[in-house]
Amino acid sequence: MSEVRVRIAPSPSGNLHVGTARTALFNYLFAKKNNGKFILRIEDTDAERTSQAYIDNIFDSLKALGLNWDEGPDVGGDYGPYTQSERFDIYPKYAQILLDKGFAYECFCTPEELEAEKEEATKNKKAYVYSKKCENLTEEEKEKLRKEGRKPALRFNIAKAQKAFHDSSILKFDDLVKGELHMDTDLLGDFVIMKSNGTPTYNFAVVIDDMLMKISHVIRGEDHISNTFKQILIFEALGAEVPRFGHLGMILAPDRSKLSKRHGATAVSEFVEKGYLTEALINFVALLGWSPSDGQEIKTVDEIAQDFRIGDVSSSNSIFEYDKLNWMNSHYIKMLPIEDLKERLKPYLTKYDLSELTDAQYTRMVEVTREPLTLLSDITDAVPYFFGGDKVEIEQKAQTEVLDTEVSQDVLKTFLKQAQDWNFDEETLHEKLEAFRAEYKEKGIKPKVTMWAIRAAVTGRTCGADMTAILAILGKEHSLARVKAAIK
RNA sequence: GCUCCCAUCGUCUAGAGGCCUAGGACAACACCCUUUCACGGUGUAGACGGGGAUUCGAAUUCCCCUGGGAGUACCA
Repeated sequence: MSEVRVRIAPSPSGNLHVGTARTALFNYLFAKKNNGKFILRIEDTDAERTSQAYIDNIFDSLKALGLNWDEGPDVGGDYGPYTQSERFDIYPKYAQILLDKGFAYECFCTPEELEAEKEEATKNKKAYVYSKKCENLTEEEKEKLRKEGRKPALRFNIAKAQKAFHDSSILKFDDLVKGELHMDTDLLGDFVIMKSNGTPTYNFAVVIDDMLMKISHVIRGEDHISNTFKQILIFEALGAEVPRFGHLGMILAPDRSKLSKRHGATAVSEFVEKGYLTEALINFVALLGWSPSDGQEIKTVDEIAQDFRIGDVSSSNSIFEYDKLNWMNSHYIKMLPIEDLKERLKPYLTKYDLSELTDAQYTRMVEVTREPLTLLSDITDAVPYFFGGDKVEIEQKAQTEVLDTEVSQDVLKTFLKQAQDWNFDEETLHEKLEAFRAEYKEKGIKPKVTMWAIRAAVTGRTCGADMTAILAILGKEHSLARVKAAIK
């Protein structure tokens, strides 16, 4: 086999979708595993829907996921340009070749005529196939139409290509993930390869680019299967080597419909904004259709690449469920090096004045609050009581259920008295608090009730991080001021 | 409508004729740990869509049905 060259070819008509990210991942993994090249190509032939912001988003998202490309619009390569709109001058050349070889013909049909054909087909419950009305127009007829001001589109002659390279109308190919796939090309219909405005259609541009960029394997979603048959025929008509194809099942929403806005986030960047780690996202998405041979699901992209075989990928659709992604995200949050986590959490702490804490205090705060986080953004509501000095906002529940009780008041008074003499380092606090709880336990007060009183007074809440650590981070002065304020 | 693809616990999956009284992960539930919430630990429950066929033997092969998904553009 010659060099493995795969590509991801997103259309910048939206932010990078998780589905596209997964396709990109599988291409990347395949390239890695086979010492090949991973190429990024931007398919922006539809100027209407394209925007620079989307292009930037695609670049940024792919990079954030760690899916770095070897050739692409920004890094260049030997087969550029890698943006289709910059390649418009090369498509007509190949269209002309097909025209000369008789594999394409000019079509002067108007949208209205085409529409009528379609309606007729629907009425007769037949599959719509272009009538080939324009296949055999004479030069005079074409000239006449041209004089009327009609601009022709170019259609690919399916039957002619099929007959030239295959025995029957059935076209087959061996799919990398699904095995043999087949299609009766008589049902395909002569499709447009060059629009009347002179720009190529998707199916044509893709083939020309894949051919010129020497793409060896095309790995994409199964929504492209019917395109593949058309594309194979174009490759053959051009006398080009046909790449191998592999079609992945789709990612579906929990209701089994296409994953869309109404299901929540769809773009990688939206997941990131919500507080998902790209490491977790990419790991999760890898498990949609692929599973590790050693059963170890938490893996980096490079580790997955070692174990990856395209033939092992599941050919069925899979549903994008948040449960596992959330679990994985919290797992990654727990595993992240503390310095790294401290940085990544900062965007979600902007409502607080971080300068109130020393770096050591901030570190400790993150250490003791990271456990229950599912999303990075969960940190926002997990830490308000570390800020504000002597003052803390008391939640309703903490007031009525804890602070208003007699036991709590008693605990707080005793605590205030005793703690005056304590050193507020964690080690001391740990010992003293243990003794303190024991003291109350003797009186029949459960340890957790004792701690609840202190927690409610100091944090204004009924639950939160380890109490010893909180007191140490806050320091004696702030802690006791809060306790004092809670005593009636 | 037509064409194509797919089908194991709720979800992601392991399983390539006997190793399967179907394994794992997430979620659920129970218990344990515990200064709260969590984390963690230990368990429980939970699936081969249906019907035929082949075979000594089928989750695994074949056919039909059903269900789901996709395509059907001068969009990509």
